[in-house]
Amino acid sequence: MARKTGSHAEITGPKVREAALRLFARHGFAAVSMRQIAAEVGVQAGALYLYTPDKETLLFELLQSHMEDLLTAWEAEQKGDMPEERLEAFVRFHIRFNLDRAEAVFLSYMELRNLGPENFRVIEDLRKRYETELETILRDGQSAGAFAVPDTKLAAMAIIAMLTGVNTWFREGGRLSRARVEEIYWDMVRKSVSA
Amino acid sequence: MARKTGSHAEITGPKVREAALRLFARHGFAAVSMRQIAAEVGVQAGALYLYTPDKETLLFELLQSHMEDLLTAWEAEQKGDMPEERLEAFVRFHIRFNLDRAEAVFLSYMELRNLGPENFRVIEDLRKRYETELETILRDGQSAGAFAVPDTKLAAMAIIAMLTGVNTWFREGGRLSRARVEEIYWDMVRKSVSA
DNA sequence: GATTGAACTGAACGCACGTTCAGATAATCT
DNA sequence: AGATTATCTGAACGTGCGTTCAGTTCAATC
Repeated sequence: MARKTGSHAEITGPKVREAALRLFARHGFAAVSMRQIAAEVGVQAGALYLYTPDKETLLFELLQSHMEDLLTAWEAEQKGDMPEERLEAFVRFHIRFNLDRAEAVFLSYMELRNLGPENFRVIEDLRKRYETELETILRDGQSAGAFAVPDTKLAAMAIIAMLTGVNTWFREGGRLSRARVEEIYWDMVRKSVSA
Repeated sequence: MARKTGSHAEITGPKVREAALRLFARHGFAAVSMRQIAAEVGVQAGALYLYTPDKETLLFELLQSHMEDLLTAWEAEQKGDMPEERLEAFVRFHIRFNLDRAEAVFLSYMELRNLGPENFRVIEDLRKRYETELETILRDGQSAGAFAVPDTKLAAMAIIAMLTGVNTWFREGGRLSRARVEEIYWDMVRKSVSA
């Protein structure tokens, strides 16, 4: 070996992904060069290819691990039994998780088109799984008479779009705290599906 | 002159903008080359510079004219007097207009970061003017006791995000008609701001 | 202290980029 | 018919791209 066994590689690998995530989110996938990423990491461009086979795969892995983190975190969430509790948990979770990972969220909404067809489908499937989580809550609530939504699929899309929109305007230390934002959105969502 | 006075120019100019809009929306600003746009128009790359000083300005003018069309169309809309009527008009208008111009909408949400600071500010101001239109409706409705929104600014952002989200999933000829989609979204929005 | 091999450099590959511009083309005007 | 000029071509400019790879470095191992 060389350079402290499993040391530089275990440091540089994550640094590459962090730099790529930040730069892709800021400037867009196509506008960021491998050389820029390398410079951010403090390494020459060629060295990046020890950590990714190519640029598209680097993007794909960022998106994939983001979506998997999202699903894993949601599964681990305390959810309650009643439809209204479950919906509230989803709303608060989505806002909280997305604000914590604004760059990855931005990426996975904007840069899907830079993936090849197979990679695209993988991310799309993960996204659909997440959307189905919300739709299931809405359908169960509808059956139980707790909600009155004309179309659960559409309502799921509408709610997710509304919640994800927080990322476009929320600024830490601004007029509203995260907790307050969660409250207000939950209020609007609750009413929007109410009977 | 040459080539039928004011003929080719009046044809090629719009064709350039149409091709640029379609390609930018499909592949992203940075990923589309001037040569691709030229090929779509049926002309050499150099000829594009008769119609735009540079690539960024081409993007800027697409975004600017889209936002101005949006504001103009909204001003021309029948709006009613009561807060609830005005809100309904906004919801239906936004969905209808955005579905009709999906590519331009996509562009103006995704490619703002490719503008220089001055151009960016121009588009941001136009967008803010549109958001303020909705916020005014909500504030008036709140004052009149017709709505109960904890924060009109936030509610405006939430509603616009929700409505714009239609563009990500709606497909012509799909399960739901435009009219039905308008109905359902109006139902959700109405309830979400209800007292 | 010699050997090993993971980690990285630095230069190179062919290619495409945005933009410029001298010159060709052809519809209109005199 | 000849002059004019809006429109467009085709080649070129320097630059930067993604990717490859032979060679260098040096901590860990024996």
